[in-house]
Amino acid sequence: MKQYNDKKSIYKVQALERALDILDCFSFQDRELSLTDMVQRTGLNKTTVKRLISNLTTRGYLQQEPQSKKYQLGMRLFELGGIVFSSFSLRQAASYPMTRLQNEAGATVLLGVNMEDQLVYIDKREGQGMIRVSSEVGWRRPLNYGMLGMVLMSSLDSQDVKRVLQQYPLKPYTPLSITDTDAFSLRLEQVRDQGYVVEKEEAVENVIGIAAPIRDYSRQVVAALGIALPAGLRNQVDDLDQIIDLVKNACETISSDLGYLKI
Amino acid sequence: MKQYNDKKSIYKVQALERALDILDCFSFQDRELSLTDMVQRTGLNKTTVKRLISNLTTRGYLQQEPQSKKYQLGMRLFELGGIVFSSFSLRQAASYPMTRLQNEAGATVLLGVNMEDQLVYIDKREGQGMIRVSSEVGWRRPLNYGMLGMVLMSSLDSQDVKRVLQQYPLKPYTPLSITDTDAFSLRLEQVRDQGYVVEKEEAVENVIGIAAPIRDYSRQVVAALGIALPAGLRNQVDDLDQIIDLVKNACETISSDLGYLKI
DNA sequence: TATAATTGTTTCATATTATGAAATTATGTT
DNA sequence: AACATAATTTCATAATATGAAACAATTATA
Repeated sequence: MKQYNDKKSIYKVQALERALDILDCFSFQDRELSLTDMVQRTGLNKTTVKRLISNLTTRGYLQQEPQSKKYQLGMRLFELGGIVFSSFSLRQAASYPMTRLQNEAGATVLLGVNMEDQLVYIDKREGQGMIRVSSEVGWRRPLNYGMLGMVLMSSLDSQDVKRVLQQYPLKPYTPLSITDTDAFSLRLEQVRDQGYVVEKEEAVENVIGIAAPIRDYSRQVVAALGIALPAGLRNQVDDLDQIIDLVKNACETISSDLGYLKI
Repeated sequence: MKQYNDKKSIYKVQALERALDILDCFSFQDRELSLTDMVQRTGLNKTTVKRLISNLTTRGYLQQEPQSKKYQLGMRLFELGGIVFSSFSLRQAASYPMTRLQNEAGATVLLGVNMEDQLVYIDKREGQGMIRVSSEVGWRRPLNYGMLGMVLMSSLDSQDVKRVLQQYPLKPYTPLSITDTDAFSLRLEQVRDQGYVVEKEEAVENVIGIAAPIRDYSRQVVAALGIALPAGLRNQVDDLDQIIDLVKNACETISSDLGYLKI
């Protein structure tokens, strides 16, 4: 059993520490434990263990096999673990496909996620002669901003969309920006249906954006990846459809790396 | 935020409930939260939240971004989530390959895992005219028993092997059973090297067993899958090597379904 | 650069809350 | 049926979580 005494902070909450000690009893080898198993392993009082595991069970951190009365780790831990997994693997999974996309399309590549109803840039690739994005990695924007915003919002249900638009009203970033709520919602529907977005000078003048969603094993949209092209000329690739395919392919590669299954 | 009040048990540990309330603040959308974020969302006192998250952080359930001082869910949740994932996905992932293996080889198929140093049968496929396994799903055996036991033990390190053999000494189940500890350890090494085991009447007379390990994304051996053939005649397939390939393929299919990457 | 405002950290007296011994009930074994 | 083992519940007590307030650090604003 692991020792955490080295890193100890001055703050201790006995009850919590003990609950975590109980969770620590479980492992790949020990997937099922009875009450007395846990009493023996932790050295705690029977009643204490019973009280803590009852609590952990009602909260989904443990679950009980009704027949054997034994306990195993619960679905809530799977859910929380999934969140951790998706965040630390996303950037890694996206790294190479982003660089490749930058080279193939010869344009700036952006990766963003939805954090607390805001668009947050996670990573980017920009090169000489390419469009410079005003936002640095880590910066936040309204969730309705630009190509990444539209992709991320297209996965929300209508009440969430409504809430976001109330908190961050649509702004005319450029003359071509959509500012009407209904029109915007219609656009989101379109994006959801076709699986990508082509945004022409709606966020930044003279810039066209093409973006698509990235999903993980849970099939949820966890990020949006897009590229920013100069509105006038095209760089290496002339056909817009070809670039759309490049973006979609990159997103599919990353998604499948995150455990997303196409069928 | 979810409500757990419906399922409430008479047992409550305030400190633990509050700590779990804090973890509940995090989601796919909200991956990074500051102390005050959590104070606002939970409605708890600042000091209380601070104390609880310090505790959760030292135990790896949260981690802090040093620059922003914001918190995110920690690696321990990923580990625990992985355990849950592996247990509820194993049986599902194994289901079809087991049925297929039963048909192709025309023999009884067994799936087992290591639980608390014991071999536990998770699932099986047996048909008419096939060998009947005396053990039902859920039954336990010493970890050194038969083909599945050997595969599972071959992934343990030498001190774990020693401990298991001390607790469950080798028994002469048949005249051909290995009862010498050193000979057994040598056998395990062999199994580990070749990636499968062929066991001839060592557990049950007139039964040959062929088994191989199943691994998951963490590369750990999480289960063993094997088939039991009559020692005398062979059914549909005559060549032993051919059956070995069938077993190995089934294990590889399941492993890759669990996220195991060959390279 | 000074000042205000926000956010994070620490202290400590107090009462709330977790605690565990023991009794009770349930379940499994001989 | 009698025994043994495991799970659940009760309750008086003391140990422990608590939160107000003071302090420190960081960030925003003038």
